Amino acid sequence: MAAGGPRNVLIELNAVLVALIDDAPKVLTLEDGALLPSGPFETGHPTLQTGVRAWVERQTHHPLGYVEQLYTFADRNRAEAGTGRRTVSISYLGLTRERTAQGEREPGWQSWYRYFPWEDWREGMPGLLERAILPRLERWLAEARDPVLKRERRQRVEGNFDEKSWNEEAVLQRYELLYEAQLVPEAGRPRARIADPLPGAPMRYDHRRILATGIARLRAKIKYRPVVFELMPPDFTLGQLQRAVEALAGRPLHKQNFRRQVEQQGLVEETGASTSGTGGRPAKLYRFRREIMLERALAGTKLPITRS
Amino acid sequence: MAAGGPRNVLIELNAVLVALIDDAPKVLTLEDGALLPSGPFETGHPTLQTGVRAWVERQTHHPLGYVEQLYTFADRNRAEAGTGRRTVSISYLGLTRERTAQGEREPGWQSWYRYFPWEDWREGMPGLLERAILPRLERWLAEARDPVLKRERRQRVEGNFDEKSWNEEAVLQRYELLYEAQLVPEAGRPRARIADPLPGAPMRYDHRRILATGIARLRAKIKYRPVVFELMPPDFTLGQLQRAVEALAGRPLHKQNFRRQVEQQGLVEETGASTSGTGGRPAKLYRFRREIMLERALAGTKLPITRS
DNA sequence: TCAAAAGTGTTATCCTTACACCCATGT
DNA sequence: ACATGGGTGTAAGGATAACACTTTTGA
Repeated sequence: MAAGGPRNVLIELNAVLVALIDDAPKVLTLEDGALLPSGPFETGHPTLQTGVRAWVERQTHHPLGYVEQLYTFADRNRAEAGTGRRTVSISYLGLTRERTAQGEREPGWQSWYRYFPWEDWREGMPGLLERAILPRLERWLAEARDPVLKRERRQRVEGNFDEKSWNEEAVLQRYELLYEAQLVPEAGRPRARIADPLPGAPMRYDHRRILATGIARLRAKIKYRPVVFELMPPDFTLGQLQRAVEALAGRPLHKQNFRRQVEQQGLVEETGASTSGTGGRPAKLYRFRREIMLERALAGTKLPITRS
Repeated sequence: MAAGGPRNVLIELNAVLVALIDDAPKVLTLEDGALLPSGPFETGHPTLQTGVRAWVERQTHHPLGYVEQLYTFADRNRAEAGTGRRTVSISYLGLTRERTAQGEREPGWQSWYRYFPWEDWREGMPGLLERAILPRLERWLAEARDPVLKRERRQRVEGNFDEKSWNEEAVLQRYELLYEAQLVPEAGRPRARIADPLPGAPMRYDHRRILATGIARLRAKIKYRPVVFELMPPDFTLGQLQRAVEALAGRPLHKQNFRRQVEQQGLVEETGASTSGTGGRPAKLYRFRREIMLERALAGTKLPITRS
């Protein structure tokens, strides 16, 4: 079988490490936001999971609430291209609790909407979509001479970027479309940088792609698994919980429906206490019912669809 | 950090390759059903996807309709334990079309219910659940002395194996529970084989676990992506389509509701022809509308829940 | 003429969505 | 008193689940 066999292969780990800080979804980055944490897998560990956990917890000094594998790449790219050494990079999504009131912000936590500003619909459709993105995609359509290709491109743009058909889970597809249309800096060959890139900070290598994968996975997951709670403090109000889900999903939720669903699914229970630090009437405090994870094969946090 | 650095690492591929043959969901196996196809990744290929495609198509001589990564393991197990060589195994789910009327059956295709007989609820709850599995799990509960542990086990068993809470997607959780309860042969240490294993054929290494992952993924996927069509012939009747989905989901569907949903979602279109080989009234033939994959970010095949 | 599968019309129920409103606190 | 967020009742609409029935063929 061709040039197979053992070789110098490097196993690299990448982490999309998420925390909620002041109602903003943040990811841990290095190098002034240009990189996700990554490093070699320490072959001493018995399993990948334990290796990832140990490595991430050393980087962040936070216990890791939840870890999930995202994707494995083994593509020939990166610096190693010529060296005959192959890199397999295995990426993970991790959720952690960030103590917020600490005053001093830890560095490296960046809002993920810095990288994907078009993904934040909490205040309605972001202006830059209409202003900067859709016109550029329109131009990309126009570039296609072949009518079949043009039609295909139009359908993809409409299916992924239109206000009506907006699906907050399609983070990766949207990024890939922008990449293909050469609208993000990462798409340029080393020399030929993109002339006038879109708003949204780039990252080195394929790290923004990995981040998109992580966001997409998390947005999908919160709908059928109670993972939000890994990002919440032990006690929280329903308003806080709603804002957390909104921050992740990138869109506003309907208050009453959200509450009804959370309560009727038995996801939370009252602590008995309430808090008065919220600016209005004091809110009851709740905590996550951990038992639920055993009780049912799938416990979900459904997201009602509409505004305010 | 620690014992890291480049080492002799072997990249291995595993494939869960699925086809539908005579309304049975089949997987390609080797060694008389004891192994999934697996082999080294040929480092010549530019990307993993192309490597997998090439490798699988050489094994099966069938074009591969759909490929998706399942999971990556790098655990210290297998034969290489002492050799200092590490194996990273990357598993894939692949869907292919098997020409059925060929008369001569290709070898190696096994019904996946051979490995997971308790997962087939098309004719109602399988008798062996009540007869063989639930009593064993009951005994496993009884073994727990610690009341907390006992309660936890009970909740997991009830959440995953009960008739009422049965969730056909939880294939992996159920297998893992049986593994933990030492009811499958794979759970035994090399010497000490399980005394009286459950019905359901075992596989070598962790291959049955990988298969469970693949089935679970596919069962989840058919609900929101039109992947069933990768397993269907170009033209098919709605009855065939329904039996295909039932075979994968492992449970019966409601005819009218199934049809309504398929049609109203615009997933298929009539070919104009009809077939008379079905034993009763001739059925209209349909084909998949491939355009739909571009039109919408998510196109789904919803599964109505009930019997007959 | 009967078995077998295709194909259709209609209803009850529940969940989703949405509107409108009241409550308790700090300033 | 009023702004702010917490908290609730209820109704409209749509999707889901279910029932019962007709149609068209082959044996």
